Amino acid sequence: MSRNPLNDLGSSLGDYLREQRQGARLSLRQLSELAGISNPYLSQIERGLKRPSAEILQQLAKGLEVSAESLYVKAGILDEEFGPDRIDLDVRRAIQADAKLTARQKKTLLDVYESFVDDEEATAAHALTQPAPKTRTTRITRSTPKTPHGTPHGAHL
Amino acid sequence: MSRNPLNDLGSSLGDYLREQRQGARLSLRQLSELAGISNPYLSQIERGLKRPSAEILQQLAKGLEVSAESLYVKAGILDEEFGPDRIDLDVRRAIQADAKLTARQKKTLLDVYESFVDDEEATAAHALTQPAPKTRTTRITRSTPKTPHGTPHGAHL
DNA sequence: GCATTTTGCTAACTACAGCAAGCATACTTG
DNA sequence: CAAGTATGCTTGCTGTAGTTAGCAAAATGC
Repeated sequence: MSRNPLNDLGSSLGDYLREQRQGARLSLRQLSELAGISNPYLSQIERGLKRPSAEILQQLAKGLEVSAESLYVKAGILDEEFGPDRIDLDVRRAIQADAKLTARQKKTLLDVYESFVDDEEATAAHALTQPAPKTRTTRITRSTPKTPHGTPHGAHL
Repeated sequence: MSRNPLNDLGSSLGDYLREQRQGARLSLRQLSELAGISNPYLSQIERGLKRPSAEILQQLAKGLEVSAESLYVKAGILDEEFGPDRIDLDVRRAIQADAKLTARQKKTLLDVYESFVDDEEATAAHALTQPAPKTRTTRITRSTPKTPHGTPHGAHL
């Protein structure tokens, strides 16, 4: 029953989102609060009933602490055209070593790169790449370590 | 006068789009045809009256032969978080040399990277947005004037 | 047993993205 | 000049994203 066969509006994104959310031990309302959207809407997104806009995806990514790009790829908004086979470490190391990139930018680039080179394993793999999945007990100690977001652009959406 | 001061819906994207379109010597109808959207809608997007979804942005990017990511950044959908200063060639070369990536993927990654480290254009593009009505001689690398439709824009989900 | 909270979900509604149809200005041509 | 056609723009209209309100089942607790 959980799988509703009728409305198949790209459940890949919804599944991924729900996976990430539950992996982060967040309730619908908690994540919706973090993302600044309503909880019923998040529910509908996760079940593939509604299709979120890029803005919403970005906010969700922020709340889940994953890169927005990865969500875009899942949502079919960004092409991935998956690569031939295995991963190449050179690009990763180059990104890591780049002093011009912030930590978050590195994460983003690496995430996009991963979306390109591997992918189908992404669902499982990403769930495991979550930072410290264990310590996340009780309180949503969402310390928001990096970005309370100082983006100068007044998102205003 | 036609400038309606009321609707100031972030024209940075619209300006950029119009710039790119005119640089490519494409009419509204031509680009709308390429992007698979209606011409009035494209007009409204360019003037900042309507806010295109990521799907539309992707189609437009395809028609204009620019990366979707750059449009996302312009649309405020992707963060750019301006990087420190100079560009680093290591990452670029690593991406170029990566055999696991397709040409398009390389272009995408490089484009994201450029958005991060920025360089000269982004700042300029934001500020000036030339009103030069005529020969701006925007040298975009429009190599194929035929149908750049690479993928069936299903997007669907 | 019965309240209270937290979980996820449904229903009714509003706002706006995106469309088809049509209009007004040009610019060609004969 | 009138007949064609290319440009960009305006006007409704429809579908759906995203909302606020409220619901039923689990978990707590009294």
